[in-house]
Amino acid sequence: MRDTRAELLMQAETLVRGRGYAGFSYADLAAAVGIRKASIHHHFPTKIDLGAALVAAYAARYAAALEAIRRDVPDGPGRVEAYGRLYLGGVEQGLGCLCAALAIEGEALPERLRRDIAAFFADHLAWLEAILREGQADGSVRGGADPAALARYVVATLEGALLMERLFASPAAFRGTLAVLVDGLRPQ
Amino acid sequence: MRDTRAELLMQAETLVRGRGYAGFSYADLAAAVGIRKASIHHHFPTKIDLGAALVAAYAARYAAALEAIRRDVPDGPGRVEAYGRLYLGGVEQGLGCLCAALAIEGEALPERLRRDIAAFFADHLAWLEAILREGQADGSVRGGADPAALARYVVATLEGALLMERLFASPAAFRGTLAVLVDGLRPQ
DNA sequence: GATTGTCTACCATTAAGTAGGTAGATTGCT
DNA sequence: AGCAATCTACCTACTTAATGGTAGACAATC
Repeated sequence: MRDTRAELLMQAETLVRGRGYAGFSYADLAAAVGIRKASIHHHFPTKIDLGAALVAAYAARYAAALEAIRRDVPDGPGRVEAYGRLYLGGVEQGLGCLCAALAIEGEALPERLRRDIAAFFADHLAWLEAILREGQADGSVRGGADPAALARYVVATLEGALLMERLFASPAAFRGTLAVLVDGLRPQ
Repeated sequence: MRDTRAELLMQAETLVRGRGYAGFSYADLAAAVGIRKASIHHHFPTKIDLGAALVAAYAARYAAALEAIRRDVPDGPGRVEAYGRLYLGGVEQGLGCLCAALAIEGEALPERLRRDIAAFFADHLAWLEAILREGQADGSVRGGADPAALARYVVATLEGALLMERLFASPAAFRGTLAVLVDGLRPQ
């Protein structure tokens, strides 16, 4: 027995991250999974339901990764670097961030999805703020700067680097930007 | 006589930056301009033609702004800050970057548009690299770092900040990220 | 008189979503 | 254990609306 729902989520994520939310259709997804278009509606009645499930699964994966980083990496810069490497996979596979793909649609995006991706970013910001605050406390991160502002700056840099370096298909350049970012966080 | 072509470009830019390239249609544009759908095809035979014209106009506006900044602002950090303020308008108006909106579509984007937006980013990177190199030479920018890598990092940070802070409708947060970015470029 | 800009009216294709049905597994009841 | 009811997951066939794009007519203008 193959888990069709999981397969749908996986292929849909690849499609959205590769071409945007408005840029893929149930027909595309049906072809990718090898199922009929109508059968998708059995699992995800509307495209909005599918989008929301996509964001939920994506956010859950990230949440687990963030927890693992906090557990396994001791210092602030090391944690931010590990966080940045989560984005690197996207550059290597030619896939953007799911939530960036949705965020681009802006006003056209169903309210529910807009809320969900805002929560996604808010979660990352809260995690980073805590990480940076801890780093400042233990001296691994340069003091003086507001951790909340620093967190926004970190997410922005990585989201932007993923967006641009995917276009240029340049993981090396992404690594370079990550290095500049992390170096700037260390105490001088 | 109203310049319909210019009006089409203006409204189309707002639509693409607000909802993405796949997220707007000729019907939307026709309604926005107050013209019939078929008339748009007279000015821009295909959607790709329109997209290319959009990128060309957008790139030309940026090119003029970059030249003005180089002329009017003397030091490296000041120039980068002025560059960053070009993005701020987008956050304030709730509009993303045109080229980011196109870049998200990735593999689904017509090859021609992909080339055009790659050139857009390459132009900015070259300008910034020169600006940063000059800044290092005159001592206004911290030395040691590779200007090309630094340029990629600057564009990434601003593109990412525009993407995220538009979602949060927070020009203040964008300003905060810009401040962190520019401060990090100054010599310690 | 040719070109420019707009129109109405259309086309083929694709979009998301629905209706209704079928085969097979699971469940509850006697 | 036997059996009917239900549920799950899929199907074909369809609807309605929207998509990008075309054909050809009509005025105004150069």
